[in-house]
Amino acid sequence: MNLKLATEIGKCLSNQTRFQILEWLKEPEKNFPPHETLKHFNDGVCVTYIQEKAGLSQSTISTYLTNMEKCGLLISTRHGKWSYLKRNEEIIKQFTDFLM
Amino acid sequence: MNLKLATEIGKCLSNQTRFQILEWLKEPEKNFPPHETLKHFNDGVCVTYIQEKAGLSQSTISTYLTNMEKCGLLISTRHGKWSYLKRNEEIIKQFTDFLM
DNA sequence: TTCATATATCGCAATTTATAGATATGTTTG
DNA sequence: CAAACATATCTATAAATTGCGATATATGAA
Repeated sequence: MNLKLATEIGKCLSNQTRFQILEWLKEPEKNFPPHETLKHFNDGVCVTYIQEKAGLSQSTISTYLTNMEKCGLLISTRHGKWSYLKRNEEIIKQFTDFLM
Repeated sequence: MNLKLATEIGKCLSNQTRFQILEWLKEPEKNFPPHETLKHFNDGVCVTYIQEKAGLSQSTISTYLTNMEKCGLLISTRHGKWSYLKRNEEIIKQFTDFLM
């Protein structure tokens, strides 16, 4: 972790919706319905479910998630036409270690 | 800790200078000269020293520090005409616990 | 009380971010 | 292949943030 990356992560955490998404993804099974096709949450939650729960437009949420992935906060996995997002606990740990 | 406060803290961490200040204040004695009047760092570092090290204007740094204090990241103590700033480790801990 | 120093606040122009709609790309299904 | 669906990117506008100089306030010293 370095100052520049930590600040990029800080930018993601400076918006209530983005922070909220990260909180929701702590416990996907409590915050999202199980996916119709995939029955598990191994790779997290798909963009549409996150978008619907957040209540913002598709393009806005897609941009948020892309940015969160770019700075390492989220890990994205494609399964067919869906992109699944989950927390990257490793970089979150690095970030908090850097801060403390 | 709650989402709103955590996001306010995130805003402070979204700027490289503010994040840097927080890092510097981890070890005041390594990053700042001892204060002419006060000989210790018990209450942190005065505004002017932080301002000079950051290289931004007095008004900018004063605003930064005020915001960082408002969301609890810093603790401010007056000694005569100087304001000393130090990290609030307790709220930083609460923030990282909330994030993880 | 007046001066000098330290910090805080105000007002502003420039830059960045938020958010949406339109459109493009990618993927499965019929 | 065409249609349908999921996601990503582009463009544009409104809102927020950055950072400064000017000014105000607070405090100790003369």
